[in-house]
Order: sequence, then structure tokens, then C-alpha cells
Amino acid sequence: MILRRFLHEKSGILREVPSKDALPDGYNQAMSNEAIAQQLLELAELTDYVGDSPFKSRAYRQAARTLETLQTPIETLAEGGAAALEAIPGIGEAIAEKILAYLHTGAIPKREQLLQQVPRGILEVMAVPGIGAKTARQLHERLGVSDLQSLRNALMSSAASSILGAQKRERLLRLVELKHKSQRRTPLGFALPRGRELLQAIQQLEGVENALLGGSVRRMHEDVGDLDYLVATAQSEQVIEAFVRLPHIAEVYSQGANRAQAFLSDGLQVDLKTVPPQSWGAGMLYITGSKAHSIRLRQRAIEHGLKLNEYGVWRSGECIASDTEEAMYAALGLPWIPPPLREDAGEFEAAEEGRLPHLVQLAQIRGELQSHSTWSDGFNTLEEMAQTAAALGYEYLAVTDHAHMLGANGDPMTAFEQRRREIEELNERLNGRPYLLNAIEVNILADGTPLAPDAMLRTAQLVLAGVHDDHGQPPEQMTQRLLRALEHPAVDILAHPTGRRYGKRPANDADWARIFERARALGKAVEINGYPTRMDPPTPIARMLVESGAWITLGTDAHAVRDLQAMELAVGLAQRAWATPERLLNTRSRDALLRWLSDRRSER
DNA sequence: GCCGTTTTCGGCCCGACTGTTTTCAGTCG
Repeated sequence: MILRRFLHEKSGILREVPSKDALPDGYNQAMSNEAIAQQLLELAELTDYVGDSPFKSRAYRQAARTLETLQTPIETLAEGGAAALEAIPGIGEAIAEKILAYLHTGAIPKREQLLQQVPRGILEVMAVPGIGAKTARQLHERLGVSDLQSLRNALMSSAASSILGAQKRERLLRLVELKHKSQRRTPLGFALPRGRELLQAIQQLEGVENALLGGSVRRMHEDVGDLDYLVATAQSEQVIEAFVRLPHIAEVYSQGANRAQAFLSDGLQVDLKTVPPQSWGAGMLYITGSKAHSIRLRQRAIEHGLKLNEYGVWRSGECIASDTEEAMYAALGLPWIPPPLREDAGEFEAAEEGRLPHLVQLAQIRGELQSHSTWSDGFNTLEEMAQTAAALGYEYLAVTDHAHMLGANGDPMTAFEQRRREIEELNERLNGRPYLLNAIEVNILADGTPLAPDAMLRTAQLVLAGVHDDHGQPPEQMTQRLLRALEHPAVDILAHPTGRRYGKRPANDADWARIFERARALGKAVEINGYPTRMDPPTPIARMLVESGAWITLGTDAHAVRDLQAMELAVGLAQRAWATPERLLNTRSRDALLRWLSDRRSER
């Protein structure tokens, strides 16, 4: 939504990053990239507020975006000094210096200095949709507005009428109230079904020839700020009018001939953009973004003597491409780039050099490698889980009930044996469609020991190990803990590596490059977890994982039959990490998977 | 503040919507 996107893209106030208190001497690598990005975003906001050059704030924002998508830890690069940082596109002498200052002192001096000059809560005032730097400054200088509360007071009194018209005051008041409902970005797993439901309603509006859910959802971004729709129509105004009247829409922010912005009742923002049918491909490109990707494309157009907008590619006023995305990219001398890669994070260079990855697709997934049943904390029986996996066309389903929950009231090994017999019986009765693997998930204790009886570890067909408590250890300790778990001969897969949970806790800090390299050397796998509130590891770390060359598994962590649908999310995260099918165990047949397991077992 | 096989200075993506102290600037995607 405007509010959340604004906070995310401009000030970064609401990003899930560790608080400053949680960043002592050793920061998490990828997370400190994000922390510095947030500082730069705030610096950009402050720069706008004091009225410094808008090109400066743009440069700060650009650098912040680059840092967010950078998979190499900034500390590692900083070891090469300022010169190494300046080799990153969009980072020059001044920003390199700021990054180094942050790494050494935990603060950017320029940001600290500006914070002294501006009202305390001005960033949250500027986060209200429709209030930018100039308005915020006027509100402060003439009415003493310094935070959200004083903004609300000013809007409700007549004092604000000297600055803002009645319509604008009323609108801002509604948006300030909406802010309470829209504190965070929505995890993709929640946004996707809602977005699709609304898409169906839009597709049924009269005059709609084609409709698409674009934006960060189409790019499979782990969390989304708003839902972006594109509609192809010859009757734009009628479609817009019908759209804002849909029962889903709670509040209309703006409405014009070609675009509408509105809010759902829970504060989620919805944008709808129309294009003439012949501009469908150009519109798709526009609505999908990312912003950084679009800007690179437009710069590229200029370099080729062309112009790119949401209606097509133009040469001296004549449209040379517009109807498909493929044609748009081709007109710019590029192959079609898959949406999950569109972040200006190396996809242009890869496209030019002909090394765009052939991303893994959902249809290539032949089985599920993390699921739970009523034998531990799942809601459905083994048979129900198996039936659903069969309906999804899976060849296999690894039932990874939590080892420490088996036989909670008695002997765990007895329960494990009982479960094994039920699995065998089901495999016979279901004719191996799907084939159930007698697997377990074990907790990794604080010292790296997998928590399960030895006999269980030895006889389970597949062992997942994951951190479930004692989160937030110092990075080196967490690194040792995960390395030790990986080195245990029984462990096959490191599950949900960083432990992050949306709204609950940030990703754990560790030396991921070292951990993934060890996994690779040991021939073990690391999981990309698609459970909607996990989506673990986050994209930059997932991309490190792919680059490490280690084996990868996709798991939904399903605790109920409906959770098995989350494989789409795991695949999306893998795609954003540039994953191809080759190193993904789930793309292997049942026999190939069993061979991988037995090869590993014989090496013990 | 960044960047450059046309440039170390002078550019910096493109378009839509809102409201009016402002017929453009401010704001946003």
C-alpha cells in the first residue's frame, strides 16, 4: 500500500531488521546490508525534508536498493576498503565513506547530524500518503507538527486550513487512521490468495479484456506492500468506476481515467492501472516492476535512442513494440527476463551475456520434503497428508514429524516404530502413490547436538535438523552450532536455516557462506522453506545458498493438508534466488532421491 | 551523490492524479 510501500521504499521504518540494540559487535552479514540500507533510506528522507538536492536522496535510495539485493555481506566487501565498495554500481566515494563509518561506529554521521535538525517524528509524518517533504516542512514550520499525534491534532483543528484545503485535510485524517491497520508488509503467502480472489472479481468487470496481478506478487517477493493490477480495456473509465465500487474496496485514495488507488478494509493497498489492449505487454512490464528494473530498462531505451513507457517502446514517436513482454524486451535487445529476477540485481548483465538461469518451475517438483502429521504437531493424519500429496501429483512425501514429540507420553522409539509400521502399511495400500518416507525433523540444541535417540537418527530414512529455540545467539556461536549439526553423520538436511518468522523474530545471524560451503563439501542439503510465515532463508541468503553449489531441498513445513499448497511459495523463493532444477532434490524422481539418500548413508 | 567509447560537468525514467497560497507543483508508483 502507499503507506507501507512508502515506509518500505523511502524510509524503511517498518522493515524487519534487528533493532540497533540487537546489533552488537558482530552483525549478521546479509542483515547488516539491510540495516545499512535502512539508514540510507532514512538519510534520503531527511535530505528531502531539509531541501537538499533531490538527486542526492535519489542516490541514497538507489544505493539502499542495491544493498538490499546484494548477496555478498557488506563486511566482506568492506575488507577491500573504500575502493571495493565503490566498485558496486551506485556507490561512490561519499556513500562508501558512509558505509565504512556505519560499520566502524554503528552510525552514519550525516544522518545523525540531520536528525538533530529535524523534529523527532517527522519521518512518520512523511510516511502518511500524500504528505511529502515540502508539506511536512510547512506543517512543522507553521503549525508545529512534529509527529503523528500532533499531525492528527492539527488536521482536526481549523489551524491547518491555512495550509491545506478541506478535502485534503479530510483525506489525510482518514489515511492517518488507516496507518494503524497497515503496520507491516504482508507475507506473500497471505497476499497471494487474496490477490487472486480480487483478480477474479476484476476479470469479471464489464469491458475488461485481460487482467493481471503484477507487482511484487508476480515477482514472488517474500512480502508485499500492495496488490498491483493491470487491465487491458478499451473502456478505461467505466472499468475504473466499476473497480472502485467492488465490495472489496473500503477506501478510494485516487481515481482517474487510467488509474485508481484504493485500500481494502484491513489497510492493504490496491492499485489498478489500465492500458489499451495493444499495450498489454508494455503494461505488464510496467505493472510488474521492480522500480529499479524499470529504471534500468528506460535508461537502456534512451541509450538506444528509444523511449520506454507503459504503452510501448517508441522510436521518434512511432511505437515499435507493445503487445507482449517478449516483444518489449526484444526491442531493447534483451531476452525475456522472468519476473522473480527483475530486481536490477545482475539480471541485465546475465541477459546480455546469455547466462540467464532456467529457473526451477512448480511443475518440475516431484515431491514434498518437509511435512508433519498427527504423530507430532500436525492437524491431519498420515493418510490425509498422503492423499493430498497424491492429488498434487507427487511421487513422494517425506513425513518429518518432530522427533521430540513422538510418543510424548511414553517411549519415543516405540512411537517411532508404530509410525514406521503405519507408513509401511500406507505405502502398500496406496501403491507408493505417493511413496511416504519415514523421516524426522530434529531440534538442534544450543551446542549443535541433534535432539533425538541415536536409534531413531540411525534408522530414519531422512533426517532434517533445524533450530527451534535458543535463537539470537551471537553469530559465531550460531555458526558453530549449525556446522556441528551438519557434521552429525545422521543429518541430511539443514531445515529453515535462519529461523526467521514474520512478526516474531528476525533471521538468526551466522556466517552463511561458511555453512553452505560445508554443506556442499559434506554432500548435504539446505532447505528453502516455503511456510508462509517463514520463507526461510530470506532472498539474499537464499541466493548465497544457490551460488554455494550445495544441494537444496524445498519444503512447505506443512502442518495440515492445505499447507502443502505452499510449495508454490518455496518455488518462488528459489526462483528469486536464481535456482535451477539441477541442485534441487525435489526435482528428482523417487528412485533418484532414494539413491541420493543411500549414497550418503553408505558414506557414514 | 553518481556517472561517462559522445561527457570529470551536466545530466539524472516516465507518466498519472490531486488540488488550487500553486493552472503547475507536489506526490506517488
